[in-house]
Amino acid sequence: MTRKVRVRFAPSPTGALHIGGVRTALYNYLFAKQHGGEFIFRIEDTDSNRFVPGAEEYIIESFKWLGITFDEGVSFGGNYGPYRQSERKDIYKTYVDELLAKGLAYMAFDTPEELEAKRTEIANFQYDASTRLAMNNSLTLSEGEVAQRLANGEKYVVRVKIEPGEEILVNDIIRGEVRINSSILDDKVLYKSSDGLPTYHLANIVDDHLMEITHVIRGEEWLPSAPLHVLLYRYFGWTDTMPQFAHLPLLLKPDGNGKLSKRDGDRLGFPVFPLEWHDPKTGEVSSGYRESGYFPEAVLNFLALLGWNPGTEQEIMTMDEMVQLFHLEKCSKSGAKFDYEKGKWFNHQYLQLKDNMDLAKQFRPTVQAKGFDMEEAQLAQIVGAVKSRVTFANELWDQTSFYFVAPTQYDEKAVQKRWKPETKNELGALVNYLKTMSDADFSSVELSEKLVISWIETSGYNMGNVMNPFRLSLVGEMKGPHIFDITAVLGKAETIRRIQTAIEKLG
RNA sequence: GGCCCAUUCGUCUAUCGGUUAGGACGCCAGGUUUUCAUCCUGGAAAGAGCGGUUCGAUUCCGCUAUGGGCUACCA
Repeated sequence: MTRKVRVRFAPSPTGALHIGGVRTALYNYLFAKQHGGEFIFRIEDTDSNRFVPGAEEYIIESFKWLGITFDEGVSFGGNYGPYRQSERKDIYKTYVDELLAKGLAYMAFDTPEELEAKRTEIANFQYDASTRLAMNNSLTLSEGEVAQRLANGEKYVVRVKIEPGEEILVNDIIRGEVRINSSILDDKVLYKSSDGLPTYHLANIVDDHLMEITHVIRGEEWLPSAPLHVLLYRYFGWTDTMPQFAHLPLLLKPDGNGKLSKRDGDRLGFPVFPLEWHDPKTGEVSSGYRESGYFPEAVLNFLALLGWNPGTEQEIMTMDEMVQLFHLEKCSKSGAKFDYEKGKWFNHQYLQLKDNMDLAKQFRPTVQAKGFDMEEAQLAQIVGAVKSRVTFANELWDQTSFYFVAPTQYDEKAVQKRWKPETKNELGALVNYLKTMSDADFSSVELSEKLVISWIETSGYNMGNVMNPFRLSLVGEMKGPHIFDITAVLGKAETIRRIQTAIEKLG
Protein backbone atom coordinates (compact mmCIF):
# COMPACT_ATOMS: atom_id res chain seq x y z
CA MET A 1 0.00 0.00 0.00
CA THR A 2 1.40 3.36 -0.90
CA ARG A 3 0.66 6.11 1.52
CA LYS A 4 -0.42 9.58 0.57
CA VAL A 5 2.60 11.86 0.49
CA ARG A 6 2.78 14.05 3.57
CA VAL A 7 5.77 16.28 4.25
CA ARG A 8 6.38 18.99 6.80
CA PHE A 9 8.38 22.07 7.48
CA ALA A 10 9.03 22.35 11.18
CA PRO A 11 10.95 25.43 12.24
CA SER A 12 11.86 26.53 15.71
CA PRO A 13 10.48 29.94 16.63
CA THR A 14 13.86 31.26 17.67
CA GLY A 15 14.05 34.23 15.34
CA ALA A 16 13.62 35.17 11.73
CA LEU A 17 13.27 32.50 9.10
CA HIS A 18 16.64 31.95 7.46
CA ILE A 19 16.85 31.88 3.68
CA GLY A 20 18.17 28.31 3.88
CA GLY A 21 15.02 27.37 5.73
CA VAL A 22 13.00 28.97 2.96
CA ARG A 23 14.71 26.73 0.44
CA THR A 24 14.06 23.63 2.56
CA ALA A 25 10.40 24.61 2.81
CA LEU A 26 10.27 25.24 -0.93
CA TYR A 27 11.65 21.78 -1.74
CA ASN A 28 9.11 20.23 0.62
CA TYR A 29 6.35 22.23 -1.01
CA LEU A 30 7.39 21.31 -4.55
CA PHE A 31 7.61 17.66 -3.59
CA ALA A 32 4.21 17.67 -1.92
CA LYS A 33 2.49 19.42 -4.81
CA GLN A 34 4.05 17.19 -7.40
CA HIS A 35 2.77 14.11 -5.63
CA GLY A 36 -0.62 15.53 -4.82
CA GLY A 37 0.34 15.30 -1.18
CA GLU A 38 0.00 17.47 1.86
CA PHE A 39 2.34 19.99 3.36
CA ILE A 40 2.28 20.49 7.11
CA PHE A 41 3.52 23.41 9.16
CA ARG A 42 4.68 22.37 12.62
CA ILE A 43 6.28 24.53 15.27
CA GLU A 44 9.12 22.90 17.19
CA ASP A 45 9.20 24.95 20.34
CA THR A 46 10.50 22.37 22.77
CA ASP A 47 13.26 24.64 23.97
CA SER A 48 11.49 27.13 26.16
CA ASN A 49 14.71 29.10 26.66
CA ARG A 50 15.12 29.97 23.03
CA PHE A 51 11.57 31.04 22.32
CA VAL A 52 11.38 34.43 20.64
CA PRO A 53 8.08 36.26 20.63
CA GLY A 54 6.85 37.16 17.18
CA ALA A 55 8.98 34.57 15.41
CA GLU A 56 6.08 32.25 14.66
CA GLU A 57 4.00 35.07 13.18
CA TYR A 58 7.00 36.22 11.21
CA ILE A 59 7.48 32.77 9.68
CA ILE A 60 3.83 32.52 8.73
CA GLU A 61 3.86 35.96 7.15
CA SER A 62 7.04 35.09 5.26
CA PHE A 63 5.45 32.09 3.60
CA LYS A 64 2.38 34.09 2.82
CA TRP A 65 4.50 36.65 1.01
CA LEU A 66 6.48 33.96 -0.78
CA GLY A 67 3.36 32.16 -1.92
CA ILE A 68 4.22 28.89 -0.23
CA THR A 69 1.03 27.46 1.17
CA PHE A 70 0.40 24.81 3.77
CA ASP A 71 -2.43 22.32 3.96
CA GLU A 72 -2.27 21.82 7.69
CA GLY A 73 -0.53 23.13 10.73
CA VAL A 74 -0.22 25.99 13.15
CA SER A 75 -2.70 28.65 11.98
CA PHE A 76 -3.89 26.42 9.16
CA GLY A 77 -5.84 23.79 11.09
CA GLY A 78 -5.99 20.06 10.33
CA ASN A 79 -6.82 16.73 11.90
CA TYR A 80 -3.42 15.86 13.30
CA GLY A 81 -3.05 18.71 15.78
CA PRO A 82 -2.05 20.31 17.89
CA TYR A 83 0.79 21.33 15.62
CA ARG A 84 2.76 23.23 18.21
CA GLN A 85 5.02 20.88 20.13
CA SER A 86 4.67 22.78 23.37
CA GLU A 87 0.98 21.83 23.25
CA ARG A 88 1.75 18.14 22.86
CA LYS A 89 3.46 17.51 26.22
CA ASP A 90 1.06 14.77 27.28
CA ILE A 91 1.50 12.92 24.01
CA TYR A 92 5.28 12.83 24.33
CA LYS A 93 5.11 11.75 27.96
CA THR A 94 3.20 8.64 26.94
CA TYR A 95 5.91 7.65 24.51
CA VAL A 96 8.71 8.45 26.92
CA ASP A 97 7.04 6.19 29.45
CA GLU A 98 6.72 3.47 26.84
CA LEU A 99 10.44 3.54 26.16
CA LEU A 100 11.16 3.52 29.89
CA ALA A 101 8.84 0.57 30.40
CA LYS A 102 10.48 -1.34 27.57
CA GLY A 103 13.90 -0.68 29.06
CA LEU A 104 15.00 1.18 25.95
CA ALA A 105 15.50 4.38 27.88
CA TYR A 106 16.45 5.29 31.42
CA MET A 107 16.33 8.19 33.84
CA ALA A 108 19.51 10.12 34.56
CA PHE A 109 20.02 12.44 37.51
CA ASP A 110 23.43 13.85 36.65
CA THR A 111 23.55 17.59 37.08
CA PRO A 112 24.91 19.86 34.37
CA GLU A 113 27.90 20.50 36.63
CA GLU A 114 28.63 16.81 37.01
CA LEU A 115 28.43 16.32 33.26
CA GLU A 116 30.70 19.29 32.68
CA ALA A 117 33.18 17.86 35.15
CA LYS A 118 33.19 14.55 33.32
CA ARG A 119 33.78 16.27 30.02
CA THR A 120 36.81 18.12 31.31
CA GLU A 121 38.09 15.05 33.14
CA ILE A 122 37.76 12.66 30.21
CA ALA A 123 38.66 13.76 26.70
CA ASN A 124 35.88 13.00 24.19
CA PHE A 125 33.56 12.01 26.98
CA GLN A 126 30.38 10.54 25.68
CA TYR A 127 27.37 9.38 27.68
CA ASP A 128 27.05 5.86 26.31
CA ALA A 129 27.36 2.16 27.09
CA SER A 130 30.97 2.56 28.14
CA THR A 131 30.32 5.37 30.62
CA ARG A 132 26.72 5.24 31.78
CA LEU A 133 27.48 2.74 34.51
CA ALA A 134 29.67 5.34 36.16
CA MET A 135 26.89 7.91 36.22
CA ASN A 136 23.85 8.59 38.36
CA ASN A 137 20.94 6.99 36.61
CA SER A 138 18.23 4.41 36.97
CA LEU A 139 20.65 1.80 35.66
CA THR A 140 23.14 2.34 38.46
CA LEU A 141 20.89 3.47 41.28
CA SER A 142 18.69 1.08 43.22
CA GLU A 143 14.99 1.16 42.60
CA GLY A 144 14.50 2.56 46.07
CA GLU A 145 16.93 5.35 45.53
CA VAL A 146 15.38 6.29 42.22
CA ALA A 147 11.98 6.37 43.87
CA GLN A 148 13.40 8.46 46.69
CA ARG A 149 14.96 10.99 44.32
CA LEU A 150 11.76 11.23 42.36
CA ALA A 151 9.79 11.72 45.58
CA ASN A 152 12.21 14.52 46.52
CA GLY A 153 11.31 16.21 43.28
CA GLU A 154 14.82 15.83 41.96
CA LYS A 155 15.16 16.85 38.31
CA TYR A 156 16.08 14.18 35.82
CA VAL A 157 16.31 13.55 32.12
CA VAL A 158 15.39 10.49 30.14
CA ARG A 159 18.13 9.15 27.94
CA VAL A 160 17.80 6.68 25.12
CA LYS A 161 19.71 3.47 25.82
CA ILE A 162 21.80 2.65 22.81
CA GLU A 163 23.28 -0.81 22.42
CA PRO A 164 26.79 -0.66 21.00
CA GLY A 165 28.21 -2.57 18.08
CA GLU A 166 25.20 -2.47 15.88
CA GLU A 167 25.23 -1.24 12.31
CA ILE A 168 22.55 1.28 11.49
CA LEU A 169 21.57 1.96 7.93
CA VAL A 170 20.11 5.27 6.87
CA ASN A 171 18.71 5.27 3.39
CA ASP A 172 18.87 8.76 1.99
CA ILE A 173 17.21 9.68 -1.29
CA ILE A 174 19.95 12.17 -2.11
CA ARG A 175 22.99 10.47 -0.64
CA GLY A 176 22.21 6.78 -0.92
CA GLU A 177 23.04 4.44 1.93
CA VAL A 178 24.81 5.85 4.94
CA ARG A 179 25.99 3.28 7.46
CA ILE A 180 27.19 4.00 10.93
CA ASN A 181 27.96 1.94 13.97
CA SER A 182 25.78 2.49 17.01
CA SER A 183 28.88 2.60 19.22
CA ILE A 184 29.62 6.13 18.14
CA LEU A 185 26.19 7.31 19.17
CA ASP A 186 25.61 8.68 22.63
CA ASP A 187 22.64 8.20 24.90
CA LYS A 188 20.85 11.32 23.79
CA VAL A 189 18.51 13.14 26.11
CA LEU A 190 14.94 12.53 25.02
CA TYR A 191 13.02 14.25 27.74
CA LYS A 192 13.67 16.63 30.59
CA SER A 193 11.58 16.70 33.73
CA SER A 194 12.42 20.32 34.43
CA ASP A 195 9.89 21.57 31.91
CA GLY A 196 8.16 18.33 31.01
CA LEU A 197 9.17 18.73 27.40
CA PRO A 198 10.94 16.33 25.07
CA THR A 199 14.00 17.25 23.05
CA TYR A 200 13.98 17.57 19.29
CA HIS A 201 14.81 13.94 18.63
CA LEU A 202 11.92 12.40 20.51
CA ALA A 203 9.34 15.01 19.55
CA ASN A 204 10.37 14.82 15.93
CA ILE A 205 9.95 11.06 15.66
CA VAL A 206 6.71 10.94 17.59
CA ASP A 207 5.18 13.79 15.60
CA ASP A 208 6.31 12.55 12.22
CA HIS A 209 4.82 9.18 13.05
CA LEU A 210 1.56 10.52 14.44
CA MET A 211 1.20 13.02 11.63
CA GLU A 212 1.85 10.25 9.11
CA ILE A 213 4.78 11.99 7.50
CA THR A 214 6.09 9.99 4.55
CA HIS A 215 9.20 11.98 3.61
CA VAL A 216 11.54 13.95 5.79
CA ILE A 217 13.25 16.58 3.67
CA ARG A 218 15.60 18.63 5.80
CA GLY A 219 19.04 20.21 5.95
CA GLU A 220 22.27 18.24 5.97
CA GLU A 221 22.98 19.31 9.53
CA TRP A 222 20.55 16.57 10.54
CA LEU A 223 22.38 13.77 8.81
CA PRO A 224 24.51 12.86 11.85
CA SER A 225 21.43 12.37 14.00
CA ALA A 226 19.51 10.42 11.37
CA PRO A 227 20.82 7.07 12.69
CA LEU A 228 19.43 7.92 16.11
CA HIS A 229 16.11 8.67 14.51
CA VAL A 230 16.13 5.37 12.67
CA LEU A 231 16.87 3.65 15.94
CA LEU A 232 13.96 5.39 17.64
CA TYR A 233 11.57 4.25 14.91
CA ARG A 234 12.84 0.77 15.58
CA TYR A 235 12.40 1.12 19.36
CA PHE A 236 8.82 2.19 18.87
CA GLY A 237 8.14 -0.54 16.34
CA TRP A 238 7.32 1.90 13.59
CA THR A 239 9.88 0.83 11.01
CA ASP A 240 7.38 -0.12 8.34
CA THR A 241 5.96 3.39 8.25
CA MET A 242 9.25 5.16 8.82
CA PRO A 243 9.51 8.17 6.48
CA GLN A 244 12.09 8.29 3.75
CA PHE A 245 14.92 10.72 4.36
CA ALA A 246 16.41 13.34 2.09
CA HIS A 247 19.18 15.50 3.50
CA LEU A 248 19.70 18.69 1.55
CA PRO A 249 23.08 20.34 1.03
CA LEU A 250 23.65 23.53 2.97
CA LEU A 251 23.72 27.11 1.76
CA LEU A 252 27.25 28.41 2.20
CA LYS A 253 28.85 31.84 2.55
CA PRO A 254 29.48 33.60 -0.78
CA ASP A 255 33.11 34.06 0.17
CA GLY A 256 35.29 32.02 2.44
CA ASN A 257 34.01 29.00 4.28
CA GLY A 258 31.12 27.95 6.42
CA LYS A 259 27.42 28.09 6.29
CA LEU A 260 25.57 31.21 5.35
CA SER A 261 24.77 33.33 8.37
CA LYS A 262 23.02 36.56 9.13
CA ARG A 263 26.41 38.21 9.63
CA ASP A 264 27.37 37.44 6.03
CA GLY A 265 24.35 39.34 4.82
CA ASP A 266 25.24 42.34 6.97
CA ARG A 267 28.87 42.18 5.93
CA LEU A 268 28.27 41.75 2.20
CA GLY A 269 25.11 43.83 1.99
CA PHE A 270 22.31 41.45 1.14
CA PRO A 271 19.33 40.10 3.08
CA VAL A 272 19.30 36.59 4.52
CA PHE A 273 15.69 36.83 5.67
CA PRO A 274 12.57 36.94 3.51
CA LEU A 275 11.06 39.83 5.45
CA GLU A 276 12.58 42.61 7.48
CA TRP A 277 13.12 41.34 11.01
CA HIS A 278 13.05 43.37 14.19
CA ASP A 279 14.80 41.43 16.88
CA PRO A 280 12.74 41.93 20.04
CA LYS A 281 15.71 41.27 22.32
CA THR A 282 18.43 43.38 20.76
CA GLY A 283 16.22 45.83 18.89
CA GLU A 284 18.36 45.11 15.86
CA VAL A 285 16.72 45.38 12.46
CA SER A 286 17.72 43.01 9.65
CA SER A 287 16.81 43.65 6.05
CA GLY A 288 14.44 41.42 4.14
CA TYR A 289 14.02 40.42 0.53
CA ARG A 290 10.55 41.90 0.44
CA GLU A 291 11.67 45.30 1.66
CA SER A 292 14.68 45.24 -0.65
CA GLY A 293 12.36 45.18 -3.62
CA TYR A 294 12.49 41.52 -4.56
CA PHE A 295 9.64 39.68 -6.15
CA PRO A 296 8.80 36.52 -4.24
CA GLU A 297 8.79 34.48 -7.46
CA ALA A 298 12.33 35.63 -8.19
CA VAL A 299 13.54 34.71 -4.71
CA LEU A 300 11.99 31.27 -4.98
CA ASN A 301 13.30 30.64 -8.48
CA PHE A 302 16.79 31.67 -7.41
CA LEU A 303 16.72 29.54 -4.27
CA ALA A 304 15.31 26.53 -6.08
CA LEU A 305 18.37 26.43 -8.31
CA LEU A 306 20.78 26.54 -5.39
CA GLY A 307 21.15 22.82 -4.91
CA TRP A 308 18.82 21.57 -7.57
CA ASN A 309 18.32 21.93 -11.30
CA PRO A 310 15.93 20.29 -13.72
CA GLY A 311 18.74 18.87 -15.86
CA THR A 312 17.82 21.13 -18.75
CA GLU A 313 19.14 24.58 -19.51
CA GLN A 314 15.98 26.28 -18.35
CA GLU A 315 16.55 28.66 -15.46
CA ILE A 316 13.49 30.88 -15.33
CA MET A 317 10.63 28.78 -14.04
CA THR A 318 7.21 29.45 -12.65
CA MET A 319 6.14 27.72 -9.49
CA ASP A 320 3.99 25.35 -11.55
CA GLU A 321 6.93 24.45 -13.75
CA MET A 322 9.09 23.81 -10.71
CA VAL A 323 6.40 21.59 -9.25
CA GLN A 324 6.44 19.60 -12.49
CA LEU A 325 10.20 19.38 -12.83
CA PHE A 326 11.40 18.96 -9.25
CA HIS A 327 13.12 15.75 -8.25
CA LEU A 328 14.92 15.00 -5.01
CA GLU A 329 17.18 12.65 -6.95
CA LYS A 330 18.43 15.63 -8.94
CA CYS A 331 19.46 17.58 -5.87
CA SER A 332 23.18 18.06 -5.52
CA LYS A 333 25.10 16.60 -2.62
CA SER A 334 27.49 19.43 -1.94
CA GLY A 335 26.84 22.80 -0.37
CA ALA A 336 26.05 25.75 -2.58
CA LYS A 337 27.71 29.11 -2.11
CA PHE A 338 25.18 31.87 -2.05
CA ASP A 339 25.66 34.00 -5.16
CA TYR A 340 23.85 37.25 -4.54
CA GLU A 341 24.67 38.65 -8.00
CA LYS A 342 22.73 35.86 -9.59
CA GLY A 343 19.84 36.57 -7.27
CA LYS A 344 19.75 40.12 -8.59
CA TRP A 345 19.79 38.83 -12.14
CA PHE A 346 16.73 36.71 -11.41
CA ASN A 347 14.89 39.72 -10.08
CA HIS A 348 15.81 41.72 -13.15
CA GLN A 349 14.45 38.96 -15.35
CA TYR A 350 11.19 38.80 -13.43
CA LEU A 351 10.81 42.54 -13.53
CA GLN A 352 11.07 42.52 -17.31
CA LEU A 353 8.29 39.95 -17.40
CA LYS A 354 5.95 42.07 -15.29
CA ASP A 355 3.07 43.90 -16.88
CA ASN A 356 3.75 47.65 -17.16
CA MET A 357 0.33 48.53 -15.87
CA ASP A 358 0.80 46.36 -12.77
CA LEU A 359 4.15 47.95 -12.12
CA ALA A 360 2.64 51.40 -12.61
CA LYS A 361 -0.07 50.66 -10.05
CA GLN A 362 2.56 49.63 -7.52
CA PHE A 363 4.75 52.56 -8.39
CA ARG A 364 2.10 55.25 -8.23
CA PRO A 365 2.09 55.64 -4.42
CA THR A 366 5.83 56.33 -4.55
CA VAL A 367 5.27 59.06 -7.12
CA GLN A 368 2.51 60.52 -5.01
CA ALA A 369 4.68 60.43 -1.92
CA LYS A 370 7.19 62.55 -3.82
CA GLY A 371 4.45 65.11 -4.35
CA PHE A 372 3.57 64.29 -7.95
CA ASP A 373 1.00 62.27 -9.75
CA MET A 374 0.30 60.82 -13.14
CA GLU A 375 -2.47 58.68 -14.47
CA GLU A 376 -1.72 54.98 -14.58
CA ALA A 377 -1.73 54.59 -18.34
CA GLN A 378 0.94 57.22 -18.77
CA LEU A 379 2.87 55.95 -15.77
CA ALA A 380 2.83 52.52 -17.40
CA GLN A 381 4.29 54.12 -20.50
CA ILE A 382 7.28 55.58 -18.67
CA VAL A 383 7.75 52.42 -16.61
CA GLY A 384 7.93 50.51 -19.88
CA ALA A 385 10.51 52.95 -21.17
CA VAL A 386 12.91 52.61 -18.21
CA LYS A 387 12.23 49.01 -17.24
CA SER A 388 15.28 47.47 -18.84
CA ARG A 389 17.63 49.46 -16.65
CA VAL A 390 15.92 48.54 -13.40
CA THR A 391 16.62 45.49 -11.25
CA PHE A 392 14.33 46.29 -8.34
CA ALA A 393 10.96 47.99 -8.47
CA ASN A 394 12.15 50.44 -5.85
CA GLU A 395 14.71 51.82 -8.32
CA LEU A 396 11.91 53.08 -10.52
CA TRP A 397 11.86 56.55 -9.00
CA ASP A 398 15.58 57.10 -9.61
CA GLN A 399 15.11 56.12 -13.22
CA THR A 400 12.02 58.23 -13.85
CA SER A 401 12.43 61.27 -11.61
CA PHE A 402 13.38 63.51 -14.55
CA TYR A 403 9.91 62.97 -15.97
CA PHE A 404 8.56 64.83 -12.96
CA VAL A 405 11.37 67.16 -11.99
CA ALA A 406 13.34 69.30 -14.44
CA PRO A 407 17.10 68.99 -14.03
CA THR A 408 18.60 71.65 -11.78
CA GLN A 409 22.16 70.72 -12.58
CA TYR A 410 23.90 69.03 -15.44
CA ASP A 411 26.45 66.24 -15.43
CA GLU A 412 29.76 68.06 -15.58
CA LYS A 413 31.65 65.62 -17.75
CA ALA A 414 28.79 65.40 -20.20
CA VAL A 415 28.60 69.17 -20.44
CA GLN A 416 32.31 69.41 -21.16
CA LYS A 417 32.05 66.83 -23.86
CA ARG A 418 28.70 67.66 -25.44
CA TRP A 419 28.02 71.36 -24.89
CA LYS A 420 29.84 73.22 -27.59
CA PRO A 421 30.06 76.93 -28.47
CA GLU A 422 27.50 76.52 -31.25
CA THR A 423 25.10 74.54 -29.07
CA LYS A 424 23.34 77.65 -27.83
CA ASN A 425 22.33 78.70 -31.34
CA GLU A 426 21.44 75.22 -32.49
CA LEU A 427 19.19 74.51 -29.50
CA GLY A 428 17.68 77.96 -29.92
CA ALA A 429 16.79 77.03 -33.48
CA LEU A 430 15.42 73.70 -32.21
CA VAL A 431 13.15 75.54 -29.80
CA ASN A 432 11.85 77.67 -32.64
CA TYR A 433 11.18 74.58 -34.68
CA LEU A 434 9.45 72.74 -31.82
CA LYS A 435 7.14 75.72 -31.43
CA THR A 436 5.88 75.18 -34.95
CA MET A 437 4.90 71.56 -34.23
CA SER A 438 1.31 70.68 -33.41
CA ASP A 439 0.61 69.15 -29.99
CA ALA A 440 -0.68 66.03 -31.71
CA ASP A 441 2.54 65.53 -33.64
CA PHE A 442 4.50 66.24 -30.50
CA SER A 443 2.78 63.62 -28.40
CA SER A 444 3.45 60.91 -30.96
CA VAL A 445 6.82 59.28 -30.38
CA GLU A 446 7.18 58.19 -34.01
CA LEU A 447 5.98 61.40 -35.65
CA SER A 448 7.91 63.79 -33.44
CA GLU A 449 11.09 61.79 -33.96
CA LYS A 450 10.65 61.79 -37.72
CA LEU A 451 9.94 65.50 -37.86
CA VAL A 452 12.79 66.61 -35.63
CA ILE A 453 15.31 64.33 -37.33
CA SER A 454 14.44 65.62 -40.76
CA TRP A 455 14.52 69.20 -39.47
CA ILE A 456 18.06 68.62 -38.16
CA GLU A 457 19.09 67.15 -41.49
CA THR A 458 17.60 69.89 -43.63
CA SER A 459 19.05 72.53 -41.33
CA GLY A 460 22.47 71.08 -41.99
CA TYR A 461 23.27 70.47 -38.33
CA ASN A 462 25.31 67.58 -37.05
CA MET A 463 22.93 65.06 -35.52
CA GLY A 464 24.98 64.39 -32.39
CA ASN A 465 25.62 68.06 -31.80
CA VAL A 466 21.89 68.63 -31.44
CA MET A 467 20.66 65.39 -29.92
CA ASN A 468 23.22 65.10 -27.13
CA PRO A 469 22.70 68.59 -25.66
CA PHE A 470 18.97 68.05 -26.20
CA ARG A 471 19.12 65.01 -23.93
CA LEU A 472 21.27 66.88 -21.46
CA SER A 473 18.65 69.62 -21.25
CA LEU A 474 15.85 67.18 -20.57
CA VAL A 475 17.52 64.69 -18.26
CA GLY A 476 20.61 66.41 -16.92
CA GLU A 477 22.73 63.40 -17.77
CA MET A 478 23.63 61.27 -20.75
CA LYS A 479 21.26 58.45 -19.92
CA GLY A 480 17.66 57.38 -20.09
CA PRO A 481 15.16 56.22 -22.69
CA HIS A 482 14.90 57.48 -26.25
CA ILE A 483 14.57 61.25 -26.40
CA PHE A 484 11.18 61.17 -28.05
CA ASP A 485 9.81 58.74 -25.48
CA ILE A 486 10.64 61.45 -22.99
CA THR A 487 9.34 64.47 -24.91
CA ALA A 488 6.06 62.75 -25.73
CA VAL A 489 5.37 62.47 -22.02
CA LEU A 490 6.82 65.86 -21.07
CA GLY A 491 4.80 67.74 -23.66
CA LYS A 492 5.74 70.63 -25.85
CA ALA A 493 5.72 73.43 -23.30
CA GLU A 494 7.84 71.59 -20.73
CA THR A 495 10.28 70.36 -23.35
CA ILE A 496 10.84 73.88 -24.62
CA ARG A 497 11.11 75.23 -21.09
CA ARG A 498 13.85 72.73 -20.25
CA ILE A 499 15.85 73.54 -23.35
CA GLN A 500 15.63 77.25 -22.60
CA THR A 501 16.71 76.68 -18.99
CA ALA A 502 19.73 74.73 -20.18
CA ILE A 503 20.68 77.46 -22.64
CA GLU A 504 20.46 80.03 -19.86
CA LYS A 505 22.49 77.99 -17.41
CA LEU A 506 25.12 76.58 -19.75
CA GLY A 507 25.30 79.35 -22.31
C1' G B 1 40.19 15.08 18.62
C1' G B 2 36.02 11.55 17.01
C1' C B 3 32.10 10.49 13.47
C1' C B 4 29.49 11.64 8.98
C1' C B 5 28.96 14.14 4.20
C1' A B 6 31.12 16.30 0.08
C1' U B 7 34.92 17.83 -4.07
C1' U B 8 33.77 19.90 -12.59
C1' C B 9 35.27 27.21 -14.89
C1' G B 10 35.60 32.76 -9.56
C1' U B 11 30.05 31.16 -8.49
C1' C B 12 25.44 27.87 -9.53
C1' U B 13 25.59 23.59 -12.38
C1' A B 14 25.13 19.60 -17.03
C1' U B 15 27.71 15.04 -17.94
C1' C B 16 24.28 8.57 -15.69
C1' G B 17 32.94 4.95 -19.08
C1' G B 18 34.27 7.07 -25.21
C1' U B 19 32.01 14.78 -25.50
C1' U B 20 36.20 20.07 -29.11
C1' A B 21 33.64 18.75 -20.91
C1' G B 22 27.69 22.09 -22.27
C1' G B 23 24.67 26.19 -20.07
C1' A B 24 23.86 30.37 -16.67
C1' C B 25 25.70 34.52 -13.34
C1' G B 26 29.85 37.59 -13.11
C1' C B 27 34.14 39.39 -15.99
C1' C B 28 36.50 41.10 -20.81
C1' A B 29 35.99 42.59 -26.15
C1' G B 30 32.97 44.00 -30.28
C1' G B 31 28.08 45.32 -32.40
C1' U B 32 23.15 47.72 -31.73
C1' U B 33 21.29 52.06 -29.09
C1' U B 34 23.81 59.16 -32.00
C1' U B 35 23.00 58.51 -24.43
C1' C B 36 22.67 54.83 -20.55
C1' A B 37 20.47 50.22 -19.81
C1' U B 38 18.56 46.21 -22.55
C1' C B 39 19.71 43.09 -26.53
C1' C B 40 23.13 40.41 -30.01
C1' U B 41 28.03 38.23 -31.17
C1' G B 42 32.60 36.61 -29.46
C1' G B 43 36.40 35.57 -25.54
C1' A B 44 39.04 34.09 -21.09
C1' A B 45 37.72 30.41 -17.42
C1' A B 46 37.02 23.72 -14.68
C1' G B 47 37.44 17.64 -13.74
C1' A B 48 41.95 18.62 -6.05
C1' G B 49 46.32 15.05 -5.99
C1' C B 50 48.09 9.99 -6.25
C1' G B 51 47.15 5.08 -7.07
C1' G B 52 44.10 1.26 -8.99
C1' U B 53 39.80 -1.25 -12.23
C1' U B 54 39.18 -0.85 -17.68
C1' C B 55 40.84 -1.13 -24.51
C1' G B 56 39.37 3.69 -22.47
C1' A B 57 38.17 7.35 -16.88
C1' U B 58 35.49 13.77 -14.93
C1' U B 59 32.37 9.43 -14.43
C1' C B 60 33.71 3.15 -10.68
C1' C B 61 37.08 1.80 -6.19
C1' G B 62 40.98 3.14 -2.54
C1' C B 63 44.25 6.55 -0.19
C1' U B 64 45.69 11.59 0.63
C1' A B 65 44.43 16.63 0.65
C1' U B 66 40.83 20.25 1.11
C1' G B 67 35.94 22.04 2.40
C1' G B 68 31.53 21.42 5.20
C1' G B 69 28.34 19.39 9.06
C1' C B 70 27.62 17.08 13.78
C1' U B 71 29.79 16.05 18.42
C1' A B 72 24.28 20.31 24.45
C1' C B 73 19.07 18.98 29.52
C1' C B 74 19.55 23.84 20.85
C1' A B 75 16.98 22.85 16.92
